[in-house]
Amino acid sequence: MSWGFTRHDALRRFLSVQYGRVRSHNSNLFDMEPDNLPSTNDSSSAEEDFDSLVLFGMLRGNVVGLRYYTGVVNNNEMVALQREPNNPYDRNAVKVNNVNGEQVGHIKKELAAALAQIMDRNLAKVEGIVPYGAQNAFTMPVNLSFWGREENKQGVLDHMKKYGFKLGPIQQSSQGFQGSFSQRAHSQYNAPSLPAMQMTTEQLKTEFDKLFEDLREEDKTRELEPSEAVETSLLPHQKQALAWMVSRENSNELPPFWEQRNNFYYNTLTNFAIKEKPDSVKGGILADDMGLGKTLSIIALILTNFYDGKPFPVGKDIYGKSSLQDKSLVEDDSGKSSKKKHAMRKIDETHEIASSSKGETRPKRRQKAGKAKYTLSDSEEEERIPRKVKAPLACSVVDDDDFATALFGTLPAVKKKTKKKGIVKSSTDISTKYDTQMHQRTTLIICPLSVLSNWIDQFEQHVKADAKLNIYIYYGAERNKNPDFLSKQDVVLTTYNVLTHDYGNESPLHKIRWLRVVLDEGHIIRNPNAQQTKAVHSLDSERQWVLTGTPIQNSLKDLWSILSFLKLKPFTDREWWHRTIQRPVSMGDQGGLRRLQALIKNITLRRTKTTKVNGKPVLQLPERKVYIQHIKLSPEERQIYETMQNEGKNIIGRYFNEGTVLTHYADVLAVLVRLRQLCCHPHLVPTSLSGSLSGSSTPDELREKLVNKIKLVLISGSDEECSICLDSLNMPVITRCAHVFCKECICQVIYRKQPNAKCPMCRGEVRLEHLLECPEEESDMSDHEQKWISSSKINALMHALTEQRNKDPRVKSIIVSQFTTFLSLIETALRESGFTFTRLDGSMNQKKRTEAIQSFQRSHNDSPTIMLLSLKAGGVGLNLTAASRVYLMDPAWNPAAEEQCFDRCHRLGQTKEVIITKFVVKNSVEENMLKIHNKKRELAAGAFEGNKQTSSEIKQARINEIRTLVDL
DNA sequence: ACCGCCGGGTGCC
DNA sequence: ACCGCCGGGTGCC
Repeated sequence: MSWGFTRHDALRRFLSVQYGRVRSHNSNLFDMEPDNLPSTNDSSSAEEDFDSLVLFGMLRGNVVGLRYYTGVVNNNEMVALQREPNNPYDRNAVKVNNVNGEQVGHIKKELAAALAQIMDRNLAKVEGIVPYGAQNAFTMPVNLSFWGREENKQGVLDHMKKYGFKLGPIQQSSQGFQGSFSQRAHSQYNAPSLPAMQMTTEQLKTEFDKLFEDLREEDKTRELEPSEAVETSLLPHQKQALAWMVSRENSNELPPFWEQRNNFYYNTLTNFAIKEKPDSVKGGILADDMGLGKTLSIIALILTNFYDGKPFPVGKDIYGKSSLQDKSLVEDDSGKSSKKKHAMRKIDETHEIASSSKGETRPKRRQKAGKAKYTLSDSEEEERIPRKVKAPLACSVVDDDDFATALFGTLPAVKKKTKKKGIVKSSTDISTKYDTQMHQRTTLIICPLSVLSNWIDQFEQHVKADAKLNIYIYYGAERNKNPDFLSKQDVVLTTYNVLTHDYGNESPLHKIRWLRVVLDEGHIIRNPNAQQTKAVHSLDSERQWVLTGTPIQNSLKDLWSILSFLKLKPFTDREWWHRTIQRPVSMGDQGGLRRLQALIKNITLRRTKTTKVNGKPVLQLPERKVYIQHIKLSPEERQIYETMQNEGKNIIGRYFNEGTVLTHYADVLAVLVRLRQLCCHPHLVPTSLSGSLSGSSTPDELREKLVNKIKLVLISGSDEECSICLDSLNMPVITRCAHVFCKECICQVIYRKQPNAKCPMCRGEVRLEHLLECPEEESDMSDHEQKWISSSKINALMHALTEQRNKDPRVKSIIVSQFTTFLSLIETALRESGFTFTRLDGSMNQKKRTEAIQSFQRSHNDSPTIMLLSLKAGGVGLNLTAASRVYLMDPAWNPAAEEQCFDRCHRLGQTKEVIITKFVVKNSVEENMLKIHNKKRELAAGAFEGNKQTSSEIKQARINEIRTLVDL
């Protein structure tokens, strides 16, 4: 299999950017004429590698032409330098802009002539601080600092010298956040009494981890009762989230790092001042751990703070009840009250109309009697809720139409609205009033496709029927792209992919000013250059919320995109974020870290599962017990196992002697997988996989063997990491020497080393056209046709299940294995014993998955009591709380994968004690795997971001693992 | 710009 | 005077 031309080209383009980083260190090049200054050939490297830049030196220059521009600066204010190559008077021109992006002037031409080359070729980033900005009518001084890669330093210095500029050390009046030489008079930045110490990577990491701890504050512990329209009663920590979010949305307070001084608003980071009040950040980051109910919190927010601090209207008696009864949650109430009342009345009218016009279109909902309690799901309550999501949710990415149809089928109200012209019409009238006279009403929620149906469910579940919330799912080929229609909804739900697809393409989503935009799994936009991120940043809204469980996933860099989305000035421009926070922090500057902490504290609410509310843990999950059940193989099974084990030991032992374990890693894994499979069931070892790679035959045969190998590697679950990027495999491909890497990683290696690229694992030849991808999972139930027999493990499982059924037939169980064929064998046993079950594995499309999950989670009598689950199926969001028993049929390589799997039922919503049984075959590779688990856990506990294992360490660790596994 | 620079006007005291 | 000096015009890149 090889790739088409377009792929190649795209890749080449990608690589040309990446590869610019590897550049010549030959500084002699700088001795040539200016025009021969070496180019980094990389327009973005200085940006991307911001953290690794060093300070070359500083220089006092002049800004001229002030009188032609409106931008002003203060004393000690930061300014940005920007090349202006198309200036008609001087192609070397360099503009000077203030923090707001307004032009202040130009760099004087002699200096600009020197700078232009350096800036254009990205040899240094030049930053300015104006020491005396005030009251300069024509020119002003500027202190320039030059930052770049170490290897470019001498060249830049020489180049500047040639033009008569000498970069010096730090000048007296200079300002900035360069830690040790920060000489700011402002108290916030007083030099520490002790000499500034560069923090180690580890210290920094620790500080990082602490960032999100201990965010307890007054305003985050206050609780707020949700609007009547919220069906579910909130847990205390959710009421806290609600109070915090409402107060942020209605807040008028200055964003972090802004102060009011005289008649100006003053940014204490950049010293920028402006007359107009900077917009308050009406939103933030809700970074609660998974399972704490971020979705519910947002739904409560939408309903509780719908307009002007007032809740979404419910039923008929809207004005009298909800609006007046609730104390206004708005911060400043001065002088506006009469106007507001007027406004409210209008809303009420519109809602009256809305209610009557839409009443007929809504599906019949549960007739409410009394307050609904948020019992932690399960039986009775579930039973009372007629689930409308009966239609299978087709979320297939390929077939948009299907999905849309399925979704509309799910929400009849929406469907009818789109089809029936009359109803749309009436809602038009209503909404015109809403929009033009008063305010935006629509909340836009953007989420990954995988959780779209979850949002729909949650709205169904948590919104009271007579609240009549309009929800439109903007998804599928038939989606309604009329901005007027969309802005009449209360909630529009869409996915990142749809948003990105629409972007720049007459996107209605980008034409509307939203009341509120919510990003679910907000870390998705962490790459500032991704189209997705740009699409999100170009949305227009009053209030912005980011939901994420992992606010800083890899590093501080990831935060910028979120801050920019939150419209946090001046960070919307990446330069100011870099200069004031990111670089200082990564350089170990304490002040920078303090500022970062202050910032996070201001905009983030984060609770973990262990956070306490009023002295009690935020989540009181029932207990979880893990048992290991040892299995003794039957004599027949043992005999087959021993035979395979001896064979395997011979093979692997030979590799050890030859020192070629890693060269034959795929073969080693094959042996191990077969042993593991034999622990489960003898039929799992497919005869087709028994051939070895040596003595390769026809190309077709070779190809097939390789494909089998990559399948094996993937199925084995062992090689989850690519040994080039040391991250989890992304689009895995296999080389001819049978090693598996991310497609991107190995392609980079091939391009870099061409034409003689070698495999990073075994130094064998690798060629692009030899790479093979793993073909789509064909349902190869290879040896499934054999006559069915049980196995020791299956017997043990069935024994446990039957015993459980006798005790309590309603208890539900999850049966987990990494081998889908094993799950199929178990199916037969389950059928024989009359168990009802459903199944979830990687080969199922979204529609089938949703179907399986929903039928299992239901508590009807005919709902299956068992879920067969393949270990890696389903993302972290998978919720299987209906089960309280987990049977792990075979140990995973990575203990974290097991944990994650257990958490699918041991999470918010679980009311029963969870009992987990791990089946482990005595005297087998499985027992040895448990030993490795402990080592891996230790490793994970001590692993810091900075000191990831090197690839050679990983190799050695793998060799050691193999030794342990096969007792060699 | 309360500068520098340009270039025209001007030229004993 | 192929100078100096004066004072008006002028002024980013």
